[in-house]
Amino acid sequence: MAVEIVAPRGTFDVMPDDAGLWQFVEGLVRQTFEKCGYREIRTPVFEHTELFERGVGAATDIVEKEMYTFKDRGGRLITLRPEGTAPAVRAFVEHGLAGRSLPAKLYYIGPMFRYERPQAGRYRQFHQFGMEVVGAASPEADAEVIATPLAIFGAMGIQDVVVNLNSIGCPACKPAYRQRLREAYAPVLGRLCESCRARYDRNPLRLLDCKSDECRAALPEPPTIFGQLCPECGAHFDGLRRLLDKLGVEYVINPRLVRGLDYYTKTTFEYNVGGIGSQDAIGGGGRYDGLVEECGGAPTPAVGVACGLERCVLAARANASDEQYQAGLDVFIVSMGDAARERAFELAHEMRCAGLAADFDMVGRGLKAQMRYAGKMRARFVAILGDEELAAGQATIKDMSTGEQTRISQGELATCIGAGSAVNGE
RNA sequence: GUGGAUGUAGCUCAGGUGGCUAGAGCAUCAGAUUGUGGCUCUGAGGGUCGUGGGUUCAAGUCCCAUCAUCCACCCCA
Repeated sequence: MAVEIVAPRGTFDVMPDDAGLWQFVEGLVRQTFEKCGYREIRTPVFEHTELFERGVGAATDIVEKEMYTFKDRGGRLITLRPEGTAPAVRAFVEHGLAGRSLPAKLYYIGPMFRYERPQAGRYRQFHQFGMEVVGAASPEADAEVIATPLAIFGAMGIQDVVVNLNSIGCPACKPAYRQRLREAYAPVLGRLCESCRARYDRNPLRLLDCKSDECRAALPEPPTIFGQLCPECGAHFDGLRRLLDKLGVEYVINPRLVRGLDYYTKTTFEYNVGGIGSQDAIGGGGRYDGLVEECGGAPTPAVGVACGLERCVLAARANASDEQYQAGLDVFIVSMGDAARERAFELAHEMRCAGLAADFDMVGRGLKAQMRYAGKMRARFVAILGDEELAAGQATIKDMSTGEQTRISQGELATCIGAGSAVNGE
C-alpha cells in the first residue's frame, strides 16, 4: 500500500544537468529588463482569492476552473497565484507607488499555478517572467513591452517568433463592438459550440478566438473592431504600429486575438513559435487601463506582458544543447593518501576564497578515478598532491585541455589558475 | 473536464501466438595502468517488469481497475 512518492502531477524537477540553461535564461531576463529601466518586484505566491476573481475576471477560464484555492487555518480564502499582473498591481496600489515617479516599471520572474491537464509545455506549476509599465498611456509603453521580450527570445536563440497583435478597444468603444458581435452571431447561435453559446451572453469577444470548425463555419468573417475603435483607441493603435515599424518588429494583425483575461483594453498581443507542440504561445500580454482602479487605486493606465519560462526553454532547446550552459570547475585537487587529502581539503578552501571554483576528492577514490572524476566535472586544471609534492610544499598542476603539467609551489596555485582562466577567455 | 497512445535497470529500449535463474546499449563503480582523465578491453552492482486485482498448472506477455507520462480537444504561459 506504500505509494511511491513522486513529484505531483504537472510538476517537475529541474535537475543539475538542466539547471545551467535555466540559470542562463533567468540571468538574461533580469539583465535585459534592468537594462531597460525595469526593477524587480517580488510578491507572495499566494494571495486572497478575491484579487484574482476581481482582477483576472470571474468569467475567465482561469478563475472558473484553474485556480488552486483553499482555506487556510484562519478561514481566509487563499489562491496560489495563476498569473503575475494582478499581484503586481495590488502591490503597486498597496504601497502607494502611484505617489512616486510614474511610470513604475516593474518586472518579475517566478512560479505560477494553474490546475489544468498537463501536456507538453503545460504544467500545474510553471514559471513566468513578465514586465509591467504602470502609469503610462502612450503607445511607446506598449511598444517597449512588446519589443523587450523579443530581445530575450533572440538572445536565447529562439527563432521565428510570430507576434500577433490586436486591439480590443476601451470602455468607450468596446460595448458597441460587443453589441455588434452579438447581432452578427445571433442568427447562427444554434450552430455554435456549447461553450460559445455561453460566451455569447457572458463575453462575446471570446467568440472570436474559438477554434472549433463549426463556430468558424457558422460565421467565417465576423465583424472586426477596426472600423469601430474610438478616435483615441484608433490613434493609439496606429501609433503603436508606427513605433513597432521603427524598431523593425514584424507583427501580424490578428483581429481574433482576444486572450482569456478580462482586464485587457486596447492592445493585446501574443508570441507564437513552432516546434514545441500545440502549446505554441510563449508569451502574451496587453494593456489594462482599468485594472489599477479595479484594485482600489486611482485610474491609471498600464501595459504588461508575461512569458512562459518552460516554453521558452523548450523553444531554445530546439536550437542549442544543454551542455553549453553547464559550468565547470576551475580546478580539481587530486590527492593520494590521508595526509594529502587533508591538505587538498585546505587548498580547496583557499582556492574558493580566491574566487575560483574548486573541488577535491572526499570519498577516497584512487588517483585514476579522481582524474576521471575531474574530467567529468569539466575541471580546467587538476592539481595533484602526492607524497613528493606534499613534502616539498608543491603541487603538480595539469592543464586538462592540453595535458601539459608542471610542478609549482602550493602558494602559486591560485594565481597560476587565475591566469590560466584569463587566457581561456571566460 | 473529454478522447487516444504508452508504462520492463538511473536513461533509451529489446523481450512473435503466456512456459525454466528477465536482456542490450549508455550511465555508475572497479580492474587492465599500485603517480595521471577523455579512447579501448574486462568485470561488477543495479529490476517486487507503474500499482492493485482477475483468468491460468503457469502472466513482463491476456482481462479489469487505478496511477503516471505523452499526444489531441479545451485553454493558455
